[in-house]
Amino acid sequence: MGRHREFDVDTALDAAMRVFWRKGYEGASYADLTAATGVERPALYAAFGNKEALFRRALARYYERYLDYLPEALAQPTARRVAAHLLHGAVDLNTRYPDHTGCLGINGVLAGSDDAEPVRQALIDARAAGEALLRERFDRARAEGDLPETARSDVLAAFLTAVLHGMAVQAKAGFSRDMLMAVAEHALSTWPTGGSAPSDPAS
Amino acid sequence: MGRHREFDVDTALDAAMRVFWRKGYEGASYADLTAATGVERPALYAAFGNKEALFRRALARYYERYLDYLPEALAQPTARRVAAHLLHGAVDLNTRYPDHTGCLGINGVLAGSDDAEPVRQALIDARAAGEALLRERFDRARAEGDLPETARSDVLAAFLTAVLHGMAVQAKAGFSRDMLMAVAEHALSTWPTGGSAPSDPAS
DNA sequence: TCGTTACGATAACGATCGGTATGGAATTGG
DNA sequence: CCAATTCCATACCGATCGTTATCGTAACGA
Repeated sequence: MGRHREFDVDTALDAAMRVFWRKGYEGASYADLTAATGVERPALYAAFGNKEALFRRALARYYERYLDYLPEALAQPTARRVAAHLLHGAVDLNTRYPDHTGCLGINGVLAGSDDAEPVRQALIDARAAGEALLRERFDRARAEGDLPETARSDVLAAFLTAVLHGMAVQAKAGFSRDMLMAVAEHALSTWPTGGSAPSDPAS
Repeated sequence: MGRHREFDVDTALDAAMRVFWRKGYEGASYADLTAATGVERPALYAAFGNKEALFRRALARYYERYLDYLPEALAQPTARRVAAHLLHGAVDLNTRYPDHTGCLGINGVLAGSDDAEPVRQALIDARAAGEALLRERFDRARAEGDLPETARSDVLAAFLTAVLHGMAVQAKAGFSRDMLMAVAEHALSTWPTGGSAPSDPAS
């Protein structure tokens, strides 16, 4: 009894998910959502509840649809291959779609609405500037012999900032200082040695 | 001629910076800013311009005031000590103030307004759940001998997720796939070996 | 065919957003 | 002491936010 829904719920959810992926939670307005889904506002409310519920549904769908490499990775036979599968899967996902860079779970609150774009760009620029300083410093280090000739300073700088930003996210999630310090120590444990200067175990 | 300003601009800027640190750019409303600074809205506009200009000033102040370990690190004699100083400085900053966890530059757009808190918490929980899965997987790996007895599965899981999230941030900043892959490879280069199983160079 | 049901579309709700016009008070230079 | 100037405070601006009431109508079971 009663009329049936005209739009496909799954299709609409996919479209909504892509909006959240691109603009984040607060950055995605209902104007964006209705435009992307082709579904009017009250119909979205009827089908999904409020905005938060819609976002949670979209997040769940993201996990099962795009984070499928996570259970794949966990099924790998060795820990190293688990890590490798995870890292490569993340690289792939982060760069597969040119207009959905990064990961919904992070962009979800790292991205913002459209008119916050200049601010976001300023932050990105500041980041890039810091990373460039690091890269130049590592270039000098290689020239001075305390990095091996084969070391890639751009990779080292990118790796370091990746760990730094990952730690910042973790701190926001409530990680203890000890845990963060252990993460930092592990990151250091991979530091290349073998230049003309001896490896340096200090602090 | 004319009356002088009653409030101290630097003090107000510090207070505003702390608000942005906690709530992000869009999450910080003028209601928050006036409450924190004790300065009325028109006075903030007169002193700093609009919200974006105020944020940029706050960001600059954050760099010179709290990211002072960055030039310190760059002045270290070896690349490894540069990295160490940077990592430890970041750990310190991220955990020094209980109510300003993380880094302004990342929270700046990773945090949001107060009523987005449940969504943020859902994301944090999802992240923690994934990390717990990783930790359990590494526990099993140690039991099976493909991780050394001394390996700390919690640290490995935290390190991996830190790199993953750092890469996601970098992808949002426009990093190339090759660069991200190089970062991933470097992160893998530090993977502990020495369990009963041989090290596994695959994939 | 008829009554019921739930649809889709429009428009409006109160609240809050960033940003400003308006006065009255206060402090300055002359 | 006066006039000019700049302050602070209140109140309001239009726009947009998430959310919902209203309403005509299309699709169902009987």
